[in-house]
Order: sequence, then C-alpha cells, then structure tokens
Amino acid sequence: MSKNNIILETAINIFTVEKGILKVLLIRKNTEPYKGYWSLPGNNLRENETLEQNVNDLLEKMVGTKEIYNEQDYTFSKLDRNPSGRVLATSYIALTDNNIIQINREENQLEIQWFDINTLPKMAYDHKEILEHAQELLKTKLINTNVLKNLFPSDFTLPELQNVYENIMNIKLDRRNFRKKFINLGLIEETGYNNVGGSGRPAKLYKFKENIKEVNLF
Amino acid sequence: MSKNNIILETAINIFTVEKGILKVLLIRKNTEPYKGYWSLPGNNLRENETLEQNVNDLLEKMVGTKEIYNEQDYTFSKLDRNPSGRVLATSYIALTDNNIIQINREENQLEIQWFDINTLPKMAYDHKEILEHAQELLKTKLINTNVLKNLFPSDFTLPELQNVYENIMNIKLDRRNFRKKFINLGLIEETGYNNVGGSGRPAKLYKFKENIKEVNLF
DNA sequence: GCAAAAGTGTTACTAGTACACCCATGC
DNA sequence: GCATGGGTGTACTAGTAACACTTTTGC
Repeated sequence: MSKNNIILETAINIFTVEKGILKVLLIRKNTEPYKGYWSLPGNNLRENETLEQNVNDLLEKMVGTKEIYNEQDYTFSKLDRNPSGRVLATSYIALTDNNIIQINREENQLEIQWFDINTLPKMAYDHKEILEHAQELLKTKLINTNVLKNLFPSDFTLPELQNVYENIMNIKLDRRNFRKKFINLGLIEETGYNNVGGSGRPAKLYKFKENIKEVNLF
Repeated sequence: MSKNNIILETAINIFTVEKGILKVLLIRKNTEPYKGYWSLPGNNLRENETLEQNVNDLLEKMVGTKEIYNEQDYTFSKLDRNPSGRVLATSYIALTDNNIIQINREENQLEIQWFDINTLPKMAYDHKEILEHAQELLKTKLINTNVLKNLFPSDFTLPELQNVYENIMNIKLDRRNFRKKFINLGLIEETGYNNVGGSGRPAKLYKFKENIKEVNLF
C-alpha cells in the first residue's frame, strides 16, 4: 500500500440558539491562506484516530466537554478546495445548548465567535459551502426528529422556538397551530416562570422534558 | 504539509429491484485478504480526482453508464477496518433500473452478482456494516422523496412496488390504501399492459411518468 | 371448479389548516 | 391608555387507517 499526498481533515459546524436566533461558531484565521477570514473548527486526521475521535477531541478542546450531540454530514473532495494541497474535509454538525458551553479562548488563543447564520462574515476555503450543506442537514433533522432539544437552553419561549423553526425551514407558521403541535408532541413542559424584558406580554418559559430520546417525528 | 499513510477509498452500494425484490451488486474477492468473500465495488481515491469522479468512473466501468442516480452516504474511519493499513472508506448509494444496466463481466474478469438483501453472503471488511448504513439511508430517502423511480424498470406492478416498500421499511401495508396513496401522488401511470406468468390474476403494469423530478413527499 | 393473487369503495378517525379576539406588560 | 407581543378555541379539510368481497387467470 503506497504512500500518498491526500490529507483528510474535519470541519465542524457547531450550532446553538440564543434568544431564538440560530448561531454557528467560527474561528478567525491568523495565518495564510485566508488570513483574517473566518473558518469552521477542524483538525487534520491523524493516522491513529478515527473521525469520531478527532471530532470529539476537538469539541472538548473548543467548548470544554465531549457531551455534545454530533453527527457526520458530508465529505468534500473538490480538487482545489485547499490551495495548500490535496485536502479532503469530512464535515460534522454539532448541536449545543449555549448556556452550558464555555469557549476556551485562553487556552486556544484564538478569536472565536458565534455568528447569526443570516449575517455571516467572509469565510475561508469552501467553508461557506460546507456550512450551507450542514444547514440543509439540520433542516432535515428538524423535520424528522426532535434534535431541537440539543440546541435549546432550559429556558426558552415558544415564540423563540417557532422563530428558529421558521428561520431554518424558511417558512412562516401560524402561532396557534405551532403551539398546539409542539405541546401535543409532549416534548416540552412549562418551567412555571415567565420571560422578562422585551415589550409586550411576557412569554411563558419552557424546557425540554428530561430523558426524552431521539425519535423520528414521522 | 506532510505526507501520511492514510488511504481513502470509495465503496458503492448499487441497488436495484427485480420482481419486487431489493438487490445489491457485490463482487467476489479473488485476492487476500478476505479471499472468496464478497465486497462492495470501490476504488482507492487518486490524488487528481474527486470522490464524485471516482464513483462515476467506477459506475461506468461496472454497469456501462454514468447516468445512475447516486448519493454520498457516510465516511467510515475505524482504525482496524482494513488489515492492510489505514484505509478510510466513503460510501455511496447508487440506484438503478435493472433493465438498462449491462454488467461488464468480460472486461472486469470478476465474479459479480446481484444479491437479495435478505440473503447476503459472507462479506469482506466492514462492508456489511457499510451496507446496513446504506439501507438506512435508502429507507429515509424512500420515506421522504420519490427516489423510488430510479430503482424500478419501466414495467412493474403495484404489488411489486408495495413489496419493496414493505421490505425496506419492514412494515406491512394495506393493499387498497397503498394503491390509493400511490396513484393519487400522480407519479406513476398504467402502461396498458398486464403482467404475464405467475399464478392468480395478472397485475396491471405501471411505469413512472416521464420528467418527474426529485421532490420531497412531505 | 378451485386455488392464487389482483382489483375495488366506504366509513371512521386523526392530523393539519385557517382564522380573530383577548391578555399582560412597559412606557 | 396605547403599543407591543403572547396566549387561546373552533370549524373545516385532507390524509390515513380499517375493513371484505369480487375478478381474472392457470391448472
């Protein structure tokens, strides 16, 4: 089995929701190529690790825990996707409740930031394409399963939930029907508290029930 | 960028339907390791080709045309999946109407065969795992889209269609409801001919309509 | 004429959609 | 007291599920 010059790297799309806005975690590159551009977290695959290990280690380094829902998305192999050589990237999506993660900025000495997916900065390599692919997967997951719980903190309002849904799906939903459907699914429960701040009537706060498992909604 | 010993290969799950039975195309290995075992078609990725090119070229070599619906499934990276070294495999599913493909046995000088997915032979490497993963993807695709048309010849019966559905989904459906649903979807039309052979009343033959595009059913 | 498999219609139920008014808060 | 956004119920529609008998062919 001959040596070759093909490198494989990972690229993780870490998503969270903050105040009903879907966000993704990006790192600013401080070396060429694409110096100053923003990139998805990732690492070259080493010979003695699996993709899953690579991703879990990286997630731990980035956000302090391996306990993050993640899933493989796609392997990108365009010849010119990396000007430094032949590098393939296997992308993952990771979903996290923003409240529990602590971005380890000190150790990493990197500029790391959550971006609203509707206002993305200049992105390095083909990372915009990778991110768009990831959003499509997220859409599919949202339609078919209850992965949503991984994205939400323990206090959220139904309008926030609906807002995320509408954003990701790019559709407009009726408030009453959305409530009815979601509450009937039995995945969430009231915390007993209300939202504070903002104008208008305060919304009830909800949380996902404990121990609900990943299921197909259809 | 340093050299490394990681090899990437493809593994294609080519599916078809014959008389209402879902089948997969396998090749018997005539070299060690796993000599005599059956494997999924695949090739090492070369430095100057993309995964898509690799897969399309292989499909052309195997079945004489690149015009086959295919889609990437998953990249497998277990450390010991190949005893010859560190080899990752990116798997694809390909769906084909059995009637139009001509397995190029002469040129390939290989033992190639369609297997009913319910009666698989001993499989090399982790190819059984890869195939099972592919079947899951196929299931999802079948629920959500009309990819089914790529699997079916231009003459099939509704009971055959239902049979494939039931097999892949592992469920039992009511004949009348299945007919109603499928005919109402407007994807298929009668050819005007009847099935021949077999006992009992002959079934009407159907074909998928021309120019129906890949859509989400839900 | 009988065994085998295909074709057909109606009713009940369930899920989804459409839609308008009242309520709690901040200023 | 008014602007803002949140909460609620009902009627209609469409899709799904349950269910049994008749038809066409081969032997």
